[in-house]
Amino acid sequence: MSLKHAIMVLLETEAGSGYDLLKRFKQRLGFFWQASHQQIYQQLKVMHQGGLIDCTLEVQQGKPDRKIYAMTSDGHTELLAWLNKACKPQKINDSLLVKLYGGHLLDNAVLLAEIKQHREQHDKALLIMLEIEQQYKTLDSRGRKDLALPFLTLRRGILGEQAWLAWADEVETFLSCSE
Amino acid sequence: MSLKHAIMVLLETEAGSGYDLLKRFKQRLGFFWQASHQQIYQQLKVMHQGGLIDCTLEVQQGKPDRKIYAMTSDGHTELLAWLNKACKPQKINDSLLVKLYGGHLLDNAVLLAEIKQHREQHDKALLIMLEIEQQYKTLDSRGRKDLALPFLTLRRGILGEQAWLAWADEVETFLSCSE
DNA sequence: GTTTATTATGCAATTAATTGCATATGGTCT
DNA sequence: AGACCATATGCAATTAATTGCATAATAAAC
Repeated sequence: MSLKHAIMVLLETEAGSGYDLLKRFKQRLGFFWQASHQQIYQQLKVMHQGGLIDCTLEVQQGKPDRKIYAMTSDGHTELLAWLNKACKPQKINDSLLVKLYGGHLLDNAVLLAEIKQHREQHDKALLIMLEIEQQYKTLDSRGRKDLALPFLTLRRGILGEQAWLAWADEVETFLSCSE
Repeated sequence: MSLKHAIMVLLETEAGSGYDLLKRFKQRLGFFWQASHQQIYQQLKVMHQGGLIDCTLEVQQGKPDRKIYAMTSDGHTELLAWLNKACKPQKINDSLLVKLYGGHLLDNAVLLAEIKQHREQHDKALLIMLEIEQQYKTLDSRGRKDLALPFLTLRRGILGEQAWLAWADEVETFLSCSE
């Protein structure tokens, strides 16, 4: 399980609450790692019990209190161990492709509609990533260097989405023509 | 959960045992759906209890007996319902990218080694898929038509792997140069 | 002759993820 | 005034997936 390690990668740079981490996931790892708030809060609890992170309560007026989590040296050690260990190839479970594989049981129109719906999502994701890429390119060389690795993960997203869209073109062409 | 539906897509075409399904997963859905033997056997049991499939025992001499599962009409109904319902966007959890994101904690050499290791897997997968693509192209028009949808899922795999490899080139160039 | 691979199945325990519910405040929108 | 969104947390139940173990035959390789 690497949710634990994904959380630590984020906490390494800066301490934060569960809610903070939820937002950072969306902003920074969201294109390649998805976690719900329940998962994050549960995992933080487990990690705190395991001594990988510690927790200080930040009292706020008006708003609910925040629990700020920060890495411990045990956590740091564990993170480095994980980083140095080879990780398994990504597990893929793509139900859209299962559906397409079994698409002979279905009208082409239904398949087409579903592909188009997914295309919207992929279009949107690509657009967001291209914008972030543009922002990156306006940084000075210091800023670009600091964010070089996150930028490479962004590139993975961009190339991946472009490939998805190119594939969708093929599928749509086929499904439309064989009507 | 769609393991259930992936199994039904395979059973729709032809009845088979758990072991058969395991092999079909590898051959046909393996590039976009991965399932272990434990998962499959458990799921078949649950589906049988739920009346989606039925089971007949095939006694064999020498070898262990086989349980042959086949779709019921309830199963067929359930499968069609699933196929007609929009599916959620694919969930991605790619620990390699988490690692790269946190790669500032690590030597470039370690990252490079890991990328190269993954590249081998992707190279291998692409090669296999390109071979299958070649075989497809030698089919007559009847055969090509029958396998058009599986072929499109194969195309997804090919385009996806090519994009991965193009990205790996970028990463390797960066990690090597910034050494 | 011994190891290894393939065929063929499964249980049990644990770990992880999902779904649904619950609370409480402050601000913006209509 | 009422609806909805963002902040900020969490429990409980269920469902799904992983890990480890277990059996047992045949056939091929070395």
